Amino acid sequence: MIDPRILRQSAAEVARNLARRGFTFDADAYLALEDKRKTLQVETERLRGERNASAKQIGQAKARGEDVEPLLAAVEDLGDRLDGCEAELAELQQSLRDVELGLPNLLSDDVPDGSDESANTEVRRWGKPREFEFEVHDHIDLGQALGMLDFDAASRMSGARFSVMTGALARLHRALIQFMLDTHTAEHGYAETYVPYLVQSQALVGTGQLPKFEEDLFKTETERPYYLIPTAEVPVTNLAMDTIFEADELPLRYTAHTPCFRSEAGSHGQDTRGMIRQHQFEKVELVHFVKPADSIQALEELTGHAEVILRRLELPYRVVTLCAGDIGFGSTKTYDIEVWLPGQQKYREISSCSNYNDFQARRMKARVRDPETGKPVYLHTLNGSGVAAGRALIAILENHQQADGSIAVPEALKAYMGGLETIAA
RNA sequence: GGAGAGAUGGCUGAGUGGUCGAAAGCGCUCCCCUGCUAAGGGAGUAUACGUUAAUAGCGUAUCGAGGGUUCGAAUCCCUCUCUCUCCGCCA
Repeated sequence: MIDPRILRQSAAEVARNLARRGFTFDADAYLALEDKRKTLQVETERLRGERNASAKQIGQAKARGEDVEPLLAAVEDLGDRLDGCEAELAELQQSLRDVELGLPNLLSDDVPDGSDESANTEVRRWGKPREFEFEVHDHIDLGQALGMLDFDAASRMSGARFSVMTGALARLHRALIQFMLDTHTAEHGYAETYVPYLVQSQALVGTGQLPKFEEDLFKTETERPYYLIPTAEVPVTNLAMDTIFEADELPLRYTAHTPCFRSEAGSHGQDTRGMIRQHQFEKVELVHFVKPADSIQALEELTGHAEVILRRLELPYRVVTLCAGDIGFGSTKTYDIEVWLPGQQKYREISSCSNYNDFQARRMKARVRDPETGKPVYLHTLNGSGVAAGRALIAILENHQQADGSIAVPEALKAYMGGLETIAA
């Protein structure tokens, strides 16, 4: 959520900033609504003050044994007037909140202009795409030839966008997750967490998936609905919900491995083949809670932590800054890490690292006590994949494939594979 | 799933219709006293919103959540949520 104070005081600038995303913020309509709210709130609080004062008087008069009838008569219609004002105010405040929850975050100034991914700017590259002296295959052909990747079985029980892995491939998937968790906890200072995979709506409002993007989520049909988490960002970031941290408790870094569930509504026809875009996938997530002044630096560090994983896995990648039209709803600045996929001859997203500044914190009331003033201020949240396990698996298959269709296990993973050097049929 | 108990400020814990945003204790902060240690005295110590130049005042709200009764609710009524205990079931 954008600071309502900023909305009020600088509505035109906010509208200009959000327009870079292609988002239209009707500043005049908002300010008109806000103006009404101000008038009504002042009036409502005045009436309440009046009521409180008279109730006190009546109490005191009664204690003295005086006749309270005249006092009661004087406030006869006060209750009705107050009820009317309160109802109207509640409605207005809900309308304002609806608008506020629907606004994306303000963009950082260094986010490049542009309407789609073609305008993302490359920050750096690591590794060189390998020259193959044989015909390269994509992960689907490779996995199926190994007899370890089965989309048919998956579709029979669950439909499209699911996969079944068996044998060494399933183990490689597990090994990747262990390797990533170990690296982040042992070397990058993250605390490992285990969190719920089903959450209620308020958690998703906190991180920004709701109310706007409900169609992207799976939802249970239980009496009280649960949502399946689309990313560990949701439960992990909500660890800070309704919390006031002391300044010396920050920064906090959390990591979690969870499955992620996405309806992929609106992505029909995209990446329908293979494991790139699934309803269910595994990811190791990185989350930071930092003091407001530290989030810009924290984004660089977090991105670096994800990059370490790809380097150790010997996977060529590049880092891009998402442009204004491609960046996510709640982010003020995002780096995507794109891994080279020989099967597609393209760099494809494998991690997305974002600074949300106070956008999520304000929604979930996550604060830190400012040591100067002693007052709580909204902390800053960041998150990034470190990295998506399914896509890392794809990248390993395609980048480390050998002429005979076997897969060379990267050095970093051998210990997690029981010493296995090669995955072969 | 069955039966019962409970939810109050950072913590413990009082408070069953009015002067209660809330006693007391602990903790914490500041000051005073005290030649180390220890003890004592005093003041302060929630959050949000509104108003405002203001992190100054002032106002409003908040005693699990929501609704109701009332001139007035932490206190009475209803619904819900959560926690704990016992029983049953269970990965």
